[in-house]
Amino acid sequence: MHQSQLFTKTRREDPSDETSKNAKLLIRGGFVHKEMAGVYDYLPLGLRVFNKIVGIIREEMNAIGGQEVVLSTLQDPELWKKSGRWSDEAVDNWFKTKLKNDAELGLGFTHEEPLTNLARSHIVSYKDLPRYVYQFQTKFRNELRAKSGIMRTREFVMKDMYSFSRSEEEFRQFYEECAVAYMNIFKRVGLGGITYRTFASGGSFSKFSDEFQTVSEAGEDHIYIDDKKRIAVNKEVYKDEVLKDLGIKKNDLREAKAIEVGNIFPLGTRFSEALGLTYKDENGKQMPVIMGSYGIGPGRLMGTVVEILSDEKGIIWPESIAPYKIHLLSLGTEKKVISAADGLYKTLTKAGVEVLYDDRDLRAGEKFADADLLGIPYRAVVSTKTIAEDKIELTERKTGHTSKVTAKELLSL
RNA sequence: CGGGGUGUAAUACAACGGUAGUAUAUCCGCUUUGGGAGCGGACGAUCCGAGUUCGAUUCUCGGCACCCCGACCA
Repeated sequence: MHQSQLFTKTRREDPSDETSKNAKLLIRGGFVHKEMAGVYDYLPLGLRVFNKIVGIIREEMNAIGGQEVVLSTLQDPELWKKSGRWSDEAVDNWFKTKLKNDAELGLGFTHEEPLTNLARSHIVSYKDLPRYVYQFQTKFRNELRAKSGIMRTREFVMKDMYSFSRSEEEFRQFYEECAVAYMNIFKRVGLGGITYRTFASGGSFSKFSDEFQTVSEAGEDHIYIDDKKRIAVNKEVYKDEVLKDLGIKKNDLREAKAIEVGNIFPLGTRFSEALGLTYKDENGKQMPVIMGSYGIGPGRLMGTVVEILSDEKGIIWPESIAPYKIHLLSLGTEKKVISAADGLYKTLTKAGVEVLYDDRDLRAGEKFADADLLGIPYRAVVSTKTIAEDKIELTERKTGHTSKVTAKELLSL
């Protein structure tokens, strides 16, 4: 991509209406645009990051047997009445709308009801189980207060997976496999090591759930971490009997603020019974399906990465989710510099390397500042100096380490 | 939803009730060219609606929006 042709521009100053680091940096870099409180657009660079995160999640979900679907956003109230979740008293963050004939509709904030109902057409026998279905789908939640930039918004894409199993054991086995897959995801996007599986309340779903919490001062949750066991407990269930059940000692715990980057829930038969999702077992007996649900918000994950991986100059994307791998800068207006940079861009692009090429007619300082802000892992500089040596100047964003490399070495990064 | 704060140009900020100004960005010209250059010129704004006043960006009321703290958070 030629940066001179990029749809977005960077900004020098922080937006005045944002305090969170993720929103400041992402807006300054032109990754996202704020439409209104709690509603953000993803722009070309931001969408590339977002899609890479989605790609990683998709790979991990497919690897444990997930099958991808996309359900509708518009929701039929009848299904939600059956589970007792239609009323505003039961769920206070509904966005509701109406058809022309005044019939009410909901905008989905999650999809247990429609997917359970849908599964009734396809899961009827023990031979049809287990099944794992997931989607990347836009959710709407009428939060009383949106905050923390792109971390807590009223409209957001969620990867939500639902498991359908025959027995508690079969469910539990998948639940644990999914927990492992989740940890893989967090590791792959650069949050390994500081993300903990965290015991938490199950809300109105179940007795408990497991959250995945990334330690950060920007977090809204308080957790207690057992570093030896590499697990944590959410403050909301931090009680003596819970710790005892988990076999955790109070003195082994340290408190930390954390961002909830994922959550998995055992649903039991809460929805299968409410909506009539049953199967016939080997003996012809009608049984309720055992369910679970598993959520990750790719946008929140992106915001979390920015909170954790950035410095005073800008973002530091891990290579796995960076919008581009190499940021190629040409310095100066000399013809031989321009043609050398043009040639290098073509070579890299042809070899399949993702390159953002800063071909703009700007001074060096401005290009460097933008490169630091955008946070692409490798910065390759072509200038009069580098041409004289027949090398390219390569700087790693993460470490700031600079070296002189040949075009061939750049290709094999 | 309770409490507090703020709405001025694309962005960030000024302006005693009396000609809306500065910086950045953008455009033009000249000089400059490895860490956000200099000079000259240009474009461009008071959230909406009432009220008070000779006169309102400024004061009052209502609305809307945004931010912060709390509550809430499948």
